[in-house]
Amino acid sequence: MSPEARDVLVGNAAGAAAQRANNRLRLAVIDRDPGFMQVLSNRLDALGWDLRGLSSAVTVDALVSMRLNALVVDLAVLGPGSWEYLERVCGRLPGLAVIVCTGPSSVAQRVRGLRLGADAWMTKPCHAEELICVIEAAIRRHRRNEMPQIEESTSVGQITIRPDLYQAYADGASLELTAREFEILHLLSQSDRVLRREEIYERVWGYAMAHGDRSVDVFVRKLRQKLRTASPAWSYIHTHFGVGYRFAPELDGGEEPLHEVRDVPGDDGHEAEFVAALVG
Amino acid sequence: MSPEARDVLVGNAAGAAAQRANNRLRLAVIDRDPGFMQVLSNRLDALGWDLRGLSSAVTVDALVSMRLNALVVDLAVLGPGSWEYLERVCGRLPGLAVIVCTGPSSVAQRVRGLRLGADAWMTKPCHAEELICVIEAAIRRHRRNEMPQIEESTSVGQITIRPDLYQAYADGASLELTAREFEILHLLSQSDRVLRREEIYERVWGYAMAHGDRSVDVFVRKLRQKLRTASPAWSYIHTHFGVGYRFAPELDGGEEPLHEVRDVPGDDGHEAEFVAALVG
DNA sequence: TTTGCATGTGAAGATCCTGTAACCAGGTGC
DNA sequence: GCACCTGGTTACAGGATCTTCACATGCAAA
Repeated sequence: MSPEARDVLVGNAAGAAAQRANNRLRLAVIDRDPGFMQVLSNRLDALGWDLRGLSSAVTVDALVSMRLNALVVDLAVLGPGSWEYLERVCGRLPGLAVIVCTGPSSVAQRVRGLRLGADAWMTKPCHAEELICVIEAAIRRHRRNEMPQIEESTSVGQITIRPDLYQAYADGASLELTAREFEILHLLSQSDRVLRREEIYERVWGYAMAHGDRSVDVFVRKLRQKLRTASPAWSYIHTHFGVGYRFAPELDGGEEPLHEVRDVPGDDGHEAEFVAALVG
Repeated sequence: MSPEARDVLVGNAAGAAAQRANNRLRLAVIDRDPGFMQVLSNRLDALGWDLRGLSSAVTVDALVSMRLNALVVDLAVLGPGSWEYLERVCGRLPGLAVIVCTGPSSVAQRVRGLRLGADAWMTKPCHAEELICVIEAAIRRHRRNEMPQIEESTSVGQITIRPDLYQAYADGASLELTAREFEILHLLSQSDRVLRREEIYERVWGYAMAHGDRSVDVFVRKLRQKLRTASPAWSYIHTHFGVGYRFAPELDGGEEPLHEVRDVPGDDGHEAEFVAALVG
């Protein structure tokens, strides 16, 4: 691996790419112009954003519960009390990117809006692409300063995955995963579906997998080994022959929760033998 | 070293922290319009900002050494290569607020500028007050996040960190940390998670880390040395191979006390019993 | 069942990462 | 000028990790 590629891995791919994949950007727009919303919606769909259209102001608490990355608002829709609303929203949600996108305005109005906490002011009519860029720029800045990314620890089966520590634990004991092992486990654990090797490789390594590369298999083996040691009664990573791997904590021998029954029976049989050996 | 001498040193040497200390926003403007600069200068003087006027592009390194909070640039002054310059600046100084303030432009140009990393785009002629608001909006989060770092002294393990004195102590005795050393220790001590080298560098030095730069490692070594001397029974900075460093005071030899593993032992314990019953 | 792939496994060598120390440059005080 | 300090760079060694390869095993189609 080239030094550059390695750098990309550590610097961006592992964190950013994987997260972006699962964490779509969430945006709400308070506006009543159907044409404007339509254009915006089309464009954002293509980008994979999660757009929420609102035809009038909602409570700050409602905004909080939407867990937005950004809010676009037309002050005209808010009517009187719009300044107070803006101030309340910006004050209450310092991590939210707020963009005012409204009709013609005076310098004084724009200054007021920005001083109240808005991140940008766009004047309608405006090009959707430009608005999106402005939103992106605002989010970018927020993200940058809001270090604590959404790195919540999650528990699946018997193990706990802690992105903040780059490590997984079972019963309080570290699995002693290496950085790459952890990245793969983390990626797998964030998705229910089967992931193709190429997909795993590309997301973790940051570039395309060479034909015939077995690295993913080898890492899955190491992961399984450490998982089995730490949590012997469970199986976590399942092979889908000819496809790839799927993460799902399952209690061996026990009736696994009814997922898609396209499971490979081999694994179950094998593990059943393992348990049987224990019992006998 | 006397407190006075230390203050002087800090004023000279440090990056972000020093800016916080004297609480003065530093702004550079690359523009050739004397009237524009005059108006801006008057207004910013009143606000107590530190304005630096530049009549042409300067090297990125020069910008780095200015320790800026924000940069306003007229693309017309840069001429050909302005896009590349913009990209270079934004890439190298992710913490810098970059505002393009230039004459009439197309949507495509504005989109391009914002995509390259600019935080905002103002079209000349514009009102100085509005421009200042836009700059403030771009800087806002950065500052707001750094301000509340109230200079509270904290004690971890056997050492006490005193941001107000730019020094750490063990058992009343100073560790004799240099400014950089202290900043790194301070940063690390404020976070429980693993910090990547790039992250540490960016937050302490104020700009992006060059590939292959080992400065962080070297400073960590110096820190460890001083920490070991002052508090031999503890280890504070832990290496996460392939990732970065994590701060956590731990007593050597003894099991470290705090591992807030947010497991849900209830279910796990139950399942374990279930299996045990099977096996037994 | 046999055959052709796909996947699991183990180990060795290549590669990368980190700790360490020595070194240089710029600044400061004497 | 000179000595000293601090920040930053570089080279090297040892260890940790990753990749690769050969071979064993498992799966599915014929």
